[in-house]
Amino acid sequence: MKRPPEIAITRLAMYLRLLEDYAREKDSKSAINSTELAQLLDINPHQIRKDLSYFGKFGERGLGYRIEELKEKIRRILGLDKQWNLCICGMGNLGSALFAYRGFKAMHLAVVAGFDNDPHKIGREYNGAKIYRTKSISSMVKKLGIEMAIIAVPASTAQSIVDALMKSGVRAILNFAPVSLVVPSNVKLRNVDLSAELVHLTYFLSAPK
Amino acid sequence: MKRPPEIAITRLAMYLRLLEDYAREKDSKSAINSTELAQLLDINPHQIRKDLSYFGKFGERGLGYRIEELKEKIRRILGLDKQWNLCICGMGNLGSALFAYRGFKAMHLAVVAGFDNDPHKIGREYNGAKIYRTKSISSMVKKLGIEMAIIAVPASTAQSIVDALMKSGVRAILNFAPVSLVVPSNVKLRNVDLSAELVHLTYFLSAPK
DNA sequence: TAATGTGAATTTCTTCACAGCT
DNA sequence: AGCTGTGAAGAAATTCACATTA
Repeated sequence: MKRPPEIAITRLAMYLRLLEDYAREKDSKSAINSTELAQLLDINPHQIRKDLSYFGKFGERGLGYRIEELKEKIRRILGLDKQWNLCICGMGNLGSALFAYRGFKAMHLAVVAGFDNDPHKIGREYNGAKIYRTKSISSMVKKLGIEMAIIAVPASTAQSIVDALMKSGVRAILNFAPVSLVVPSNVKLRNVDLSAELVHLTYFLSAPK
Repeated sequence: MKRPPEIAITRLAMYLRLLEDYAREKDSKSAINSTELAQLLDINPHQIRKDLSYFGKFGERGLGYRIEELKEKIRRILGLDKQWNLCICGMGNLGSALFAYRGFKAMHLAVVAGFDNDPHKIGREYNGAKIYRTKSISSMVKKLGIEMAIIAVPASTAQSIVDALMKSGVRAILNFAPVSLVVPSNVKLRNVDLSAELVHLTYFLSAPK
């Protein structure tokens, strides 16, 4: 039972989502085995068992995994058994779209603030979350208990926003800005790089043959 | 000179972006070596050289890489030396944000159509690209020469949209819907999974110590 | 001299095979 | 009998070390 590879976390999130969909729609059997699960996800059953084994024993030999129990356990592993407060920095097209995104609640994430410098946007409210001026990041992070942030500002200002968040104690960042950000080693940074994803497609399409 | 790992393509996209930024802002030296480049990206210089070596020899010993030349060569490797036509399926918050995103042009990607079923949205136009009804995917893909598609519809309808795109000859898909899609093996599918990314953060934050 | 390009070593991740439970 | 959990094998990716070339 060694340290899980980072990518196993991504797969656990996939397993959880599948189990939730599966439990919702089926004339639900209450258990599922790794082979079935693997077929639904188009991966290898050994991968699933190995991924789970990093965190303990969740199945029953001869039967498989009890769905409700497995969901619960994966949620706990992933830290989805409590609510997290989130802010979105940058209220451009993407930031605004995320601000209005209804899918956070299902993950127990609460968007509690947005930040921007545009006076037309400041003060606007959505679902109980307000947009504040960028200067107030530090005070609002503390006041609202913000633990995670999404960066949706232009590349040129992203690092300064991140620095402000770090100073305020935020330790987890999801970055959409097309730039390599620097964070201390005790902070988790994940990048979503739209242009890199699209480049995979152009690379594939232009490959010989 | 073996087959490059998939993730090397992501890194090539990073190298290219950095070189573009670097060339733009600097009192530009005309060459850069792998050590400098690596420092700017916070990675290992061997990684850069290895990634490039999958595609040929681009540097000069004793000097490093000529920036303009390297940019040009990476662009060609990645298929960014021609224009690609792109459509966006689903004009919700995210799809609309992408539809209005100005960053595509820098990558030689042209958003030439959007698709949605909402009568209020159909016919709207942005930067020369119109929104069409979902039913017309097949005809518009052919008419406009669409080669790549972004999926920004709800999970429940994503597969049927993908099926329509496949029938129309689209062979590259970037999927934002939180669902595992099935495509033929000659089609490239990349997934951007917002919830999986956020889960990495909650996992990290809730990890003991 | 300086920095690339690349086999080899190392590390990480995936897949396998089967012992061990239920 | 059936399926998990896991050590071991295998594959893949990263890092190293150095011969090589300008």
